[in-house]
Amino acid sequence: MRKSNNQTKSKIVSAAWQLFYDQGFDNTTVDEIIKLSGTSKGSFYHYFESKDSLIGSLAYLFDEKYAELEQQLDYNKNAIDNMLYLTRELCMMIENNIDIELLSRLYAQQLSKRGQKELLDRNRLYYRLLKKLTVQGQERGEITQQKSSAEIVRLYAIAERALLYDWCLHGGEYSLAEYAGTVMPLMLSAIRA
Amino acid sequence: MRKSNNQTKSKIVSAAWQLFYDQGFDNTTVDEIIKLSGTSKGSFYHYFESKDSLIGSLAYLFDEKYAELEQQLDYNKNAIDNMLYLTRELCMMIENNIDIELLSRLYAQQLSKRGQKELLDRNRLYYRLLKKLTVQGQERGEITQQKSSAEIVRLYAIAERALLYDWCLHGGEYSLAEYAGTVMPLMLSAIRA
DNA sequence: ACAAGAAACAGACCCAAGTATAGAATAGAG
DNA sequence: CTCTATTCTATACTTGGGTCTGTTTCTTGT
Repeated sequence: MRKSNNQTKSKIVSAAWQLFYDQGFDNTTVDEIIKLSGTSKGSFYHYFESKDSLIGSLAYLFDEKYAELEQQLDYNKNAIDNMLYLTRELCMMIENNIDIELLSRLYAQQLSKRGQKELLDRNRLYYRLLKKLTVQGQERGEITQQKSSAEIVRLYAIAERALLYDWCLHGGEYSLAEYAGTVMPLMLSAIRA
Repeated sequence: MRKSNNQTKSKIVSAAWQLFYDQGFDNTTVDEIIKLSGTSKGSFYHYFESKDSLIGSLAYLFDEKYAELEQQLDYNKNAIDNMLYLTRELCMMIENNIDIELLSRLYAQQLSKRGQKELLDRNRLYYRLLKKLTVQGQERGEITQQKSSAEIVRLYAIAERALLYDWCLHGGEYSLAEYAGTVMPLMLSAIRA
């Protein structure tokens, strides 16, 4: 009774996210997901190793935002300013569109041993953009050449993760974008040329 | 059949940590904990709101280390150097004595909505020490006075949490103390006077 | 075309976290 | 001292994530 070629996985994903947004992650059972998607436990655990692992794709949703932002980037501007711009825009998007429970789940789930660490996936557009801007900034003397571009990218990513982790830890009780706007420049004083 | 006055809670705690260290957090069931401690589910969930919430006390274990380190602090030295010393020593302790699975659990668990956030508990000796050193550093002109001491403490804590979170995220595949030694000074360039 | 193996699927089952509820100990008021 | 409220303890039960096992569909080599 195979439905069609192979949209099972995407049916599960869309059903899951629909339910997550409707009733929250915790209040959604995998039984509900498979019921809504018209699939089965067997299929679910064939494609995903756990309910938690569904949440990893949030990181790639961020990448969609970066793809959009990349268009608006003016490479004639200072590299660090561009980086700050990206971060600020992402924070605004998160604040406006992402349920903090889901973001918290992402940051919690990524700490578990097994499974992919999407946050560390160097193929993400996020990392590619950071790398590009860093290299460019170093060439132009806007960013220190004391450290390799890889190290700088890593530092930047750590700083940004720190901001998001802390925002979740505080339950989103302050403005992420605003705080990022004041703190990131400080953190970056370390990499300025 | 009440055993004795009221050591039930501490019996649970010690049984739990014994099992966590012996067989890991995931491999320990609360049934095992109550069996080893000679208590019951009712007692367990009377004192703790979940198995996860047991892990919060790890933060206070760190405080014990700080109590020890406080003795060795030389307040004539530069405040920032003292802060870095504390961080470095804590990192070494963590690396040598704390199972990374438990640390990861702590950082994951703190993101869940309900329950205390031990990492944010301002009464921890950790925060009191940081505050003290910060104020002192500002008075002596070693730390910027552009920002309030509270903001500086917060920044420092964020930076340190970032380091620990990332170390867990990477599964402890590099030396925490070493990395902290190179990165924290960078992060702190922002608060130097 | 067909056999053999792999991938995809279904649903029964298991297990451990957490809940409900009732009963035992204790403290405090009178 | 005793009645009552609260805190503490015990255990049966529920729930939902995850596993197991068996079946169907697809792929591939000959």
